[in-house]
Amino acid sequence: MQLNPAQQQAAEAGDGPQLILAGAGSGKTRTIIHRIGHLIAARGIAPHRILAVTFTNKAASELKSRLSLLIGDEGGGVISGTFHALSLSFLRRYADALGYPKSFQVIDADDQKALIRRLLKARNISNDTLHPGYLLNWIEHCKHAALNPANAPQQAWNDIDMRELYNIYQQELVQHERMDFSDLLLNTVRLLKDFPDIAALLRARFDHVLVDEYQDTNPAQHAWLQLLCCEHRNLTVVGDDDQSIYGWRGADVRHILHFESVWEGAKVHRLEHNYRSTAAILNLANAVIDGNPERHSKQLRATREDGETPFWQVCQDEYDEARRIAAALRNWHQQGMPWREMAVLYRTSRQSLPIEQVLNETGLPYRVIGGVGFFERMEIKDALAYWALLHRCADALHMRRIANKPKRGIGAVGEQRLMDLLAASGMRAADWLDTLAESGPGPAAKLSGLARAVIAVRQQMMQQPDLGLEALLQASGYLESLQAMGEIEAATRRENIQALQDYLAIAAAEGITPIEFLDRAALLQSGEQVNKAASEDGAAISLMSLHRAKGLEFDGIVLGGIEDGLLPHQRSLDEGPTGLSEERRLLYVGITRAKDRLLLTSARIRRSFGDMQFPQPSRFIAEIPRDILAREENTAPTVTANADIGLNIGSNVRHPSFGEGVILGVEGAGDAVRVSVAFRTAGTKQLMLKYAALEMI
DNA sequence: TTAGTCCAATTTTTT
DNA sequence: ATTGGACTAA
Repeated sequence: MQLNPAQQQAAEAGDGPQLILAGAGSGKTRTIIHRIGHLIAARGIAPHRILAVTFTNKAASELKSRLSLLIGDEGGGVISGTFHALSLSFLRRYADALGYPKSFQVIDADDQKALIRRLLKARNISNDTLHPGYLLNWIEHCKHAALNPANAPQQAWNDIDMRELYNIYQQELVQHERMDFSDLLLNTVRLLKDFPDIAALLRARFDHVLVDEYQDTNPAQHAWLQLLCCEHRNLTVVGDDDQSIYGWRGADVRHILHFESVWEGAKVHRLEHNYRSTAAILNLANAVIDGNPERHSKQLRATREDGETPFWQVCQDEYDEARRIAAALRNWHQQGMPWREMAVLYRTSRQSLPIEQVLNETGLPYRVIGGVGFFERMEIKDALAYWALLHRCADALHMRRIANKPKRGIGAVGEQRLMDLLAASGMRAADWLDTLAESGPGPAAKLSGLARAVIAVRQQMMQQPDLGLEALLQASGYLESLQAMGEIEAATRRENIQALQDYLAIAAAEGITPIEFLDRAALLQSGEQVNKAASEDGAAISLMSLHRAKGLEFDGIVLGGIEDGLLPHQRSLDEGPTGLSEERRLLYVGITRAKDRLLLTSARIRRSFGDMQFPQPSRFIAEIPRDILAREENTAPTVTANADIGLNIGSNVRHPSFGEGVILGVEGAGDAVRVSVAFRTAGTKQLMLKYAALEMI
């Protein structure tokens, strides 16, 4: 397929800043790839002098492979990655200028939270006085806005100076030789800003910079680009303000809205033809996004035939919803749609549970994308800490993690003492451990067994390098300690560790250094798991969050949980109109993933934290004209005996003594009509309709 | 210090 | 419902 005139114009545009406003399904990725191809083939620019910034690591590798298809192996030479991955590679080279050792490591969300918690505890600040999550949120908020402790806004909470805590958090990170995700960006910005010679080197490294998903950049990333491209000004950004869904991560749509004023002389290209979805699906998408004020003026035009009208189905509860979703997917499959071309998208990851259960029962192949990632698993983090120790790249946090795993008689007190001793020694954690083989001060003596095991295994590794981790986990007693969790649990965890060993062996064969492997583990987005029913060729239905679905497309899409409180999410509703707009964009992103068929579902009852909720259909549904979205609201016949009230299954009712609830079922006729009602607080009751003074609400 | 018991918080989305 | 953290006894 050739590029259309607008795509071609964008792909072959000359030097200088370029803004490509690309609606959903308008061939944005194709256009970027063709532009890079054009730069290499027609303009003679060396691939390694082109930098392509993508939103995920997966998108980066896909970009390279698609480019290779277009222009041959040369395409693989283009430098591409996420802002974070690219920053990390720059910092690996220059971090010493900022006072970090070059072997610094990245801290993940879990360890970050643990650090904050310890920090608050050490200052006797209780969870109730200042919630760790609140502090972390605030710090991240500052970092997204590129504010360091010195220029962060003055903020007090219960008389606690948050800036002070931010400062301490930052100091502790530096002390632990760790950077958090935001630090990767901010420290790169510091390199570019405060170190002219390093900045000059970085700036001279690339002739062209291209950025995908530009609508989701935050101020730190914005500064990063400005400082990197200010000399050659060959910056091409691609995005769609209607698909900005990362405001909570500091993304600011204004970066794309105001691109032309920041980059003087920028050329604007608009891709407004949608090649992906049927006109019926696009109509729905346009109707939804129309509800948002303040949009870049842009029209998305359909190029495909009408197709099947999208359908909205109201279900009983989340299990009924899951069954109906499974039925729809099976139906699509029977009509010839491959499993791999279907996806179920949801707002929150917990929504996947009932769907997974039902898909398992019905034997449909699926895979969950996201969720608890491979490298976030406890046993994987433990094993990696042991492995880091083995390869002498372990730091204090690694040592702390495994000091008492398995139990070596080191408790909270001993652990802290250990950290103090390590700090006082002035040595790196792995080297310090070597000195403990015979004896050590205080609780450090309890690590002598571990130290000897490490030394012994390192000897062994001279012969069989791949077996090191296994041997150490065995010798240290870690594997045995897993047994305490029960047979099945322990077996899964051992399997995961085996998978890690396989990864490590592959990485070693590729010549990847231990630090590079740890970097990869830190930045790689959560791995995906395929369930057993998935066919050998990996054909499976994809389950993922709406956020993860950005940039993807499928023949058939199911959007689950289209309810107030879920989409729009309650937390966003609390934020006000900005939050609501972002939720609407999220729905828009979900709808525009679909090529041919689209099903939306809501449940009337949803269980969470053990109790029941009775959500209303999403307010976005009401904004949609009836002819654009087919719907089936009344899944049960109206109760004739009470026609004037019009009670349906799923109706919300109020009872004078039981309070609010929802109707689960209706039986009988005339005066003998019985209804079963699930009350919010009083549980499920069977009531004679004639006597129960039920009131619709 | 651990082990055992109980209670609370958790869940919006991700690099 | 599950899970990590706090509290208590030994």
